[in-house]
Amino acid sequence: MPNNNKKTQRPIMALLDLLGQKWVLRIIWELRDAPLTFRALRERCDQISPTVLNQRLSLLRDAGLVELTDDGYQPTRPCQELGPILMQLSDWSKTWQNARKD
Amino acid sequence: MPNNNKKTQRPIMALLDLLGQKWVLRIIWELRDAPLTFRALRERCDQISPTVLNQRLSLLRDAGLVELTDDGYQPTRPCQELGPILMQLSDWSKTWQNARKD
DNA sequence: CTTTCTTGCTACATATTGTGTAGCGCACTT
DNA sequence: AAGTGCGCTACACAATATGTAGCAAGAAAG
Repeated sequence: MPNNNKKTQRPIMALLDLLGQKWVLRIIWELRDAPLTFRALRERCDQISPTVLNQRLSLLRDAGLVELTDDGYQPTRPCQELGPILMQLSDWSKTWQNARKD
Repeated sequence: MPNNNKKTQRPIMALLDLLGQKWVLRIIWELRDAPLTFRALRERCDQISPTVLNQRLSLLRDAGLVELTDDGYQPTRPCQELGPILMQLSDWSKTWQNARKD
């Protein structure tokens, strides 16, 4: 799903490529609070197929955003810094949805 | 590509669904500075196929995030508020990529 | 009026990606 | 030895994206 463009070299492009893949944002979001096992994570993500879940987790691990510990999958330190940004997205989404209703 | 879950009702889920689709984040990103015509936008997005581009633009228009004006496609007011958040993402991505090199 | 641009966008065959179900191999517990 | 939960794989099927060609409409120029 990622495109293999020259621009992908640029950090923001690499990030947009990564986050733009189906389920990636959702997975990061679901891991925001507590570590989750593979199976628990599946349930949180509407029973996403294990094939894709594993594919995405591999990507995220390679990207250094997620790691598998004894407690389950959890975001790494850098990924946790992404948290506040996602919360802003969440806040923004609320006003966006309200505006939509008009 | 969006999942049709009950949770999708929640604003953040709707947003993650939307942004998690291929090209959506990229399109918003490319429109951040100036309006772009359909064709110009295509070029910026690595010659994305017009089929998908149109599909995504329709989604974004329905979502009230993008509109087509005489100057081309451009983000709506609410979408512009998304800009700063994306810039934070961009900043974060730089330190992330630096950390990755170790 | 007609030719020539450029616009947004569609058609469609092909390739890529995701889905859903079943189940394997491993480490524990009982 | 039998059961449980784990991460994860296999694979047939369905959904989605790609890439190329080109249409219809509008503006500009001859």
